[in-house]
Amino acid sequence: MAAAGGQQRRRGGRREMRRIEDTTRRQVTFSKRRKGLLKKASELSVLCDAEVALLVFSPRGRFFHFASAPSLEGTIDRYISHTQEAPANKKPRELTVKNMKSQSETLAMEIDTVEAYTRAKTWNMLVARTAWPGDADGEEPKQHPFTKGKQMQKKLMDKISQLQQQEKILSEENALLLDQGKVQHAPIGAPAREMNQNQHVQDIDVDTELVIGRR
Amino acid sequence: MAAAGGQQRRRGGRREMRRIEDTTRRQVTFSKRRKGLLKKASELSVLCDAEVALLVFSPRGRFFHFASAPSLEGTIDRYISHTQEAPANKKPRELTVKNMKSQSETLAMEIDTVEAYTRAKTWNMLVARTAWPGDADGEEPKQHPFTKGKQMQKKLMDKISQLQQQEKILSEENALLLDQGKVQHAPIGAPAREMNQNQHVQDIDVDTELVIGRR
DNA sequence: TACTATTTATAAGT
DNA sequence: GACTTATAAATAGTA
Repeated sequence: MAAAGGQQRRRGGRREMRRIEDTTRRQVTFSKRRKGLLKKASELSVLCDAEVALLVFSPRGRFFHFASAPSLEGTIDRYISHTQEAPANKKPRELTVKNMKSQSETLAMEIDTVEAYTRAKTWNMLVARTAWPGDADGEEPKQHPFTKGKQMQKKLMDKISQLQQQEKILSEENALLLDQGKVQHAPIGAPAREMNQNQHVQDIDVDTELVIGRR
Repeated sequence: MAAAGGQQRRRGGRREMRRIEDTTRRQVTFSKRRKGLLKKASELSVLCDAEVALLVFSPRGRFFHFASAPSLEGTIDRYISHTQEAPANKKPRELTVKNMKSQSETLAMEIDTVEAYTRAKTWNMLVARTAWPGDADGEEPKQHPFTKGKQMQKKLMDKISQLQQQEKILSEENALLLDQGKVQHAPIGAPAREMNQNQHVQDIDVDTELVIGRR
């Protein structure tokens, strides 16, 4: 707790568990910590006779790894095998499937929202250029100039719905199969990263367009 | 301190990089170091925005893991995809139900993004065309902070086609399950993270377009 | 599990 | 990157 004076160079460890914004510093840190992590992983495997596999993808997509076993895939395969022989007791799976359903529903709702919102807003904007949207957005035009948009969104929605549908079915089938299986999970918690995707971009041009699909 | 004569107990870290023979000590060390390693892995992923997956099997076969991505499978799949890029003849590995779920989460988030995007664009268009009461100058109309451009569109597209692929693979795995019989779901709940951007899909079914604004 | 002496890891600076 | 330095962490042996 020293170094309260203005801005003291905090060397050594003082770390905030938060994404390092400065690119250069982040890269340097990544390099150092990656090295350290790989070393630690190696030490654990040697000292404790454990099988360790570590996979790391840099933000740019570069891949690094460590594996105490002869091959990384070996450990991965062991993991896969391991997960396929869990003792049947609880029903976290049930929760998962339920969760999935809920997700699909939520997604469907969101898609609906997008579709409705876009249609309304877009039409509003075009019809009442000087009026503030959201006010008297009354009528639904029988035929507005953005048919393409509507079609696209419908297609998109349908496609996603379809995928979600199949996903649900498949998942439930798997779940059924799992009823005879065992379940278990590791005692660690996910890092729970905060959503930091609100990067404010300033370059916008009025004449915008949103195109989904290829032509 | 007075220190113990010639041979001082090396508390702290003096480690010999070889297997600890004493069972008790080895287990204690394993527990401590495993914890530390998982923490380090988490820190690396957070601080440096990296995707990290760690698999550990104790000598007795107990499994522990960490994954910065929504699911361990997700990162494993990414690794598999990564390794398959160069040698283009390995058969597509099996993706899991768990990963499927994470994909859904991501997709849901993307949809949400579309909604925000659309709103932002609409807002911008309107503001640009409309005199704002308190905007005497009106030279610099406010812009919605969220505007991403076309990248998002591509992401969405990629996501959909990716979902299609996974769906296919899921089907296969499902069939596989019918023979083997068991799988396991891992604890989830980590907020969706930035999506993997190493997918490279080719053809998509959604060939429509959505145009907002003028073209 | 908690404590504590040491060793490591590592953020900045060079 | 590699080396240096100061400081925070990790952790081996104990209690």
